[in-house]
Amino acid sequence: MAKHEVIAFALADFFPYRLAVLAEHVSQAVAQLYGDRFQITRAEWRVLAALGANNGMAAKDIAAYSTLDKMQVSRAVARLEEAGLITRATDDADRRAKILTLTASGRTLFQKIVPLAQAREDYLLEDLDPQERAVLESAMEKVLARAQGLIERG
Amino acid sequence: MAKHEVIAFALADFFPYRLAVLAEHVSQAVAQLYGDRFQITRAEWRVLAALGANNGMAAKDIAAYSTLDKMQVSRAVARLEEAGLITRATDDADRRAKILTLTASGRTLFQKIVPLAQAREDYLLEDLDPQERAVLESAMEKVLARAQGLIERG
DNA sequence: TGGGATTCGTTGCGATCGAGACGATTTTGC
DNA sequence: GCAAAATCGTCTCGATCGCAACGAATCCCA
Repeated sequence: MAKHEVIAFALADFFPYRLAVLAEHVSQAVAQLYGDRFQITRAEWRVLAALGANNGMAAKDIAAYSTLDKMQVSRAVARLEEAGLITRATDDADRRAKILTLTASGRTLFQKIVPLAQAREDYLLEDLDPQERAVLESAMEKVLARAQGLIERG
Repeated sequence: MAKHEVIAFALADFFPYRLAVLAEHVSQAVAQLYGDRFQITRAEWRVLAALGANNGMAAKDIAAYSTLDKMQVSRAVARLEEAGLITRATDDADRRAKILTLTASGRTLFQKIVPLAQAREDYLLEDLDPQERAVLESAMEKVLARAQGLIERG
């Protein structure tokens, strides 16, 4: 029986939807820091973070480090250079590549943002005890691995 | 001492970054279903899901239900109507509003997508045991509440 | 009841974005 | 060595997006 079951589907209970909404809100909450106060975009923030951790990377390494594609990196880099926060120099070892380096003011900006970002991260996670954080972290890794598998296999 | 501490900041350990990457990949994995096979965007899928759960909603209620803003709904609705999947009718009780209804083929499409989406959701979560799922769910709610608070308060 | 404020949904415009083509360079394979 | 293929980063072009303004309808309240 029940040949024509009513399909029950609640968007509010659908994990991918909930995850997208959560990520969007968290992203917006963090973007207030660097967006409202320093007029930089999310991609630019990621490039700053990449160079802050490892100054002198090539654009393609920044893309890998930051999960941005080469186009996003290229455009973010153009804006950051325009703003005087980074400099671009041709790599002598591979003259297709451009080595990117934080300027003094780029480094200063990065060092201003980092503690704010970390404070916001701490605040967001404040309701979770260590065990919950550990489960959340491992769950995110597991789901990510599955999602990547799906994307690769089509 | 340590007046000039070296700032250590790893993007890969930054929760908002990891969440954004995860959500992006999960979203892409699910969008393969309705995107590649039925040429539907994420906003359009959400509108379908809203009407699938509650046919005959006004556009503004769809926005609330689906966490889309009115413009995204308006544009998604225009495309879905163009594709013959929904119809638009002025609400007699409030002639500013438009009542949106799935057509037969809209409902058919929705009923085709739902099991595929649920299967993909199940697959994504397959590595998590019930306890992990419960912690993940509650953690997502707690973090979302904090993020919304930050956004409201600026 | 009437006039200003608000809400609903759409649209115009400028900014932004992604896919693909491109020049320049390097790597690969024979 | 050298031609073909691959890689790096940029650019172009059409599509998409968000902001703000808008017309129409309704609500508010004096």
